[in-house]
Amino acid sequence: MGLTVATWNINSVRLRTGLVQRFLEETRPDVLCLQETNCPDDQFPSGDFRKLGYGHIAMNGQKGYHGVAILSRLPFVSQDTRIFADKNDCRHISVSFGAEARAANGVTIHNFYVPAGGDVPNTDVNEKFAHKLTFLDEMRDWGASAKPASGKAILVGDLNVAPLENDVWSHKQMLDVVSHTPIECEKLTSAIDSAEWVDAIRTLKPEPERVYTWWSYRAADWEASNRGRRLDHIWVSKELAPELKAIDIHRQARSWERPSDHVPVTVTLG
DNA sequence: ATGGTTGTCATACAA
Repeated sequence: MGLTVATWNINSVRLRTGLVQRFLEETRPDVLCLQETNCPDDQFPSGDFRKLGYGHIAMNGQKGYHGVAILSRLPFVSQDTRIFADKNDCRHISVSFGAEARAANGVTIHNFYVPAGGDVPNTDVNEKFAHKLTFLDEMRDWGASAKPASGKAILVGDLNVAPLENDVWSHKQMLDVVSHTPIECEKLTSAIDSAEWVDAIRTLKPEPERVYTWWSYRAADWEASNRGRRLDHIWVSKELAPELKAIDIHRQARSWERPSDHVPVTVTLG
């Protein structure tokens, strides 16, 4: 079938338009899903991506923060956005492909940006953590309806949870840190299981291999300390799981000039 | 135990 889909939290698409262009030119994925575009739709730098062959663009952005977008070389026949946890802060967009998209025919791609959840993992004192947990519960309840008639669905994005022990640099030291608390890990796992998603990254890079997609800006030397987390995910429906061929974590992008704190991840199907 | 960085927007808030 031959389909490549990438996901990348870009942390401002306007500030890092050049980095997105570099990634598109070097990797040429069929589809790139962006999160944290931090950009209203009418200011999205569409032209810079169109001229590289990504002429099909769906976006759901807002002023200042959050926001998601999908850049595609293949035409899609429909697009949609959905509100989770009663807050319309631009955290989801999806596109569906038809016969004209050939390899992607019948595929629906969902692009998510799950709330980070604030600093304190306690719903009594931190409304953002409560919001994150509600968001994850709603993802779980919605998941079964995410697939088109073909059964071919892909869910990607910055899910802001590193659910497995080897998704973080120190499981023990991270148990009380938002993104790796037991309740978040359970809720993410439950969202996977309830809709029978397949965790594509861990299918091809099983534990105990350590896999990270994010490194904090706060480290003096992110590469030397290597205190990363696997916050970005690619899930595929069980109908697509037999097509899984490769996962690429584009770790080198963390060393590019003025980088995002997340790196792109690409899945190859077919 | 603490503070460490970045982006947006306007000097605080989200990550």
